[in-house]
Amino acid sequence: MKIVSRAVAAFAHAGYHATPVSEVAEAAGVSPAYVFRLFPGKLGLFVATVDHCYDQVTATLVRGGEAVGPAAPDDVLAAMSAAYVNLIRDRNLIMLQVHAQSACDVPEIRDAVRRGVARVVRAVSRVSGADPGAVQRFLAYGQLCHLIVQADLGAVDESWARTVSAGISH
Amino acid sequence: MKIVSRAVAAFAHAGYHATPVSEVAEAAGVSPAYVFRLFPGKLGLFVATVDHCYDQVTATLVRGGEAVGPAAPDDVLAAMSAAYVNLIRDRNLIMLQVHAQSACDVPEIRDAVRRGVARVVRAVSRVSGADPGAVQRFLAYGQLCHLIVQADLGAVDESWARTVSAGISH
DNA sequence: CAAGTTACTGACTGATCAGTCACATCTGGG
DNA sequence: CCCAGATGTGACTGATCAGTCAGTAACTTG
Repeated sequence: MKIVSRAVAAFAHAGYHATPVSEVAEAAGVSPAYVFRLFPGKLGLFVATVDHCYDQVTATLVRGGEAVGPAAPDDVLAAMSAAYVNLIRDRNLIMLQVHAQSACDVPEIRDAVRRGVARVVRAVSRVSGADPGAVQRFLAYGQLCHLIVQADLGAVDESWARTVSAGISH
Repeated sequence: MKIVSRAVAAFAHAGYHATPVSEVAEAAGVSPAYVFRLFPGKLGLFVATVDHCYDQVTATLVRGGEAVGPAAPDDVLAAMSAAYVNLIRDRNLIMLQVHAQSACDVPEIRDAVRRGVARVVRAVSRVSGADPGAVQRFLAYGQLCHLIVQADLGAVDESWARTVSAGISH
């Protein structure tokens, strides 16, 4: 659905609560009324968008991991990390995850986030063959990427910011 | 300020955009009009709340780290981690950080987040004496805590969820 | 007690936004 | 050509919310 893929970028800016449906509609080149005709409501649209986002994230990770061919788990994880860090350039997929996580007080959104994280964890485990501890570490540094992108720490030239983003940003 | 400390809990539920000032006012036991009299606007109130939140977080970490007395950096970091994980029980301080991070498209909020993270990073480095890489790892696992709290993964009894929260939640 | 100052509020306004609905305008099949 | 379904929209409504303002109550100080 074209609307959903445009919605990723639209919601990525300000998140669920702060993005009017009219903005998503404009980004998709249709009227707000039509969006409500295709989706049961703003919430349904957002959930579909989040699902789509995690699809793309999972696909990106799998592609990155499989690119190194059969290799030691740590090497595959490293390749997947590099693929994820590359998403920082785009920003949209990372920002949407962040906003979805922050809107988890809405049960439907929380469930979408759980589904998405579950898919990511399973894909990373399966493709890398790494043990749970290594997968957890992978996820932790992934979440650190989110902070770096949100606060745009790559643009901060101070010692503390370099500590946070060492080896990740720029 | 009493209003600010009550605002932490109020904003922690649904975040900046989804929490009306009237809700904060009610939590503080005053009228919405009075909140606008004391603060330049909703944004000013939120920024003050975020600053207060990072004050508390930093203080919690420092207290946790100093409790072990002079010790090896890794041991101090472990104590600080334990102190941070304890915040999960409260939820409010962690959720507010998350919501502040997600509202970073508002420049004033982004600046408040940067100030807060800077204070945390400096405090952790100073009290633990750990090298930047270890501090970065500390922060990464801290961010992982955020995901666990947001999506309430402690309540999910599935393999992927245990991978994410191993050694942190439950 | 008078006068000033601080603490606080009810009642409003203007803007924004989710969601609806009646109404177009295409499209292909018989 | 006619009709049925799909694709789409403009114009509305009702609710919510940030922010204002005029005014009241409660202290403080001389």
